Amino acid sequence: MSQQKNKRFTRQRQLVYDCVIDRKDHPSANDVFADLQNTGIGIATVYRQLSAMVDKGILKSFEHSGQIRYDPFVAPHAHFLCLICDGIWDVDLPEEIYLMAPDFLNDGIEGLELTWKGVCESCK
Amino acid sequence: MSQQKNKRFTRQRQLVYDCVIDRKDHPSANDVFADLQNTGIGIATVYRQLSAMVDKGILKSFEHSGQIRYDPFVAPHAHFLCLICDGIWDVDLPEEIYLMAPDFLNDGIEGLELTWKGVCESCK
DNA sequence: TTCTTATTGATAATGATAATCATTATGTTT
DNA sequence: AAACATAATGATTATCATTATCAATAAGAA
Repeated sequence: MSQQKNKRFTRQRQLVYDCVIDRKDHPSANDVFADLQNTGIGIATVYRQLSAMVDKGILKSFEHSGQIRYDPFVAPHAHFLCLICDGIWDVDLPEEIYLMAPDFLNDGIEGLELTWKGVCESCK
Repeated sequence: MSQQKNKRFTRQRQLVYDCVIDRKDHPSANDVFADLQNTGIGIATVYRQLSAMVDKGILKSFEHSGQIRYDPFVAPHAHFLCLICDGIWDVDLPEEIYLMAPDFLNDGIEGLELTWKGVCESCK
């Protein structure tokens, strides 16, 4: 490795982390950047810190509508996507689901991604 | 609507459709375009036809690694993603999974997306 | 306080996809 | 079969999210 990373604690890292923790809606990099406008943080730093936190396992990420969303809830869980408002919420991932893994994958499963789709309460 | 769409059958639509059907690896628009180089089709037409087919329900699509992949298998099913080679395969979606939908979503589920992650046979 | 260098911020580059628009060609009507 | 109306194409540009570059800054050690 030519250069070590994440060795120094910076104001910007704190800002990005606090923002993702405070929000409950799985923000994108741009969402975080928008929230931190008044701090003078650069958009590149937001991207850098977010992907560094994913690398470290502090955040999880997933893709939706052409952008990466970040989730501070790193324990295994599922998502619910509202097809009307495009909102995404955390929902439980039943333990039994692992029993449903296809037989030929028995010793090859390292994780899964489950997203329920429908219309949320407030959109109904 | 200012203009109707998909009213005329064209050589290009046939080419794009055949390509996606023939491949078993959930190609991206660029994958399809690469396969059809010798036909003189334009990249814009590939994108247009693929998204038109998704609108019509002829294809399904999902995102992976920053690009949209297209799947001619439109019946409900799950995917398996190999974390090493990045390959994606179709796998069964057990009927019982619908029983696992969170209670508060009981009457709001219109679909789901399930992707198992692990290491495929040939990468092990 | 000085020093080393990881991190930042501004910006350019990249890559995927969507939009534009003049030209082409499909399907219909004569 | 020829003419016609217009949907579809292909070349290109635009857009949007993300990554790379690099000089300037600042964190943490000496």
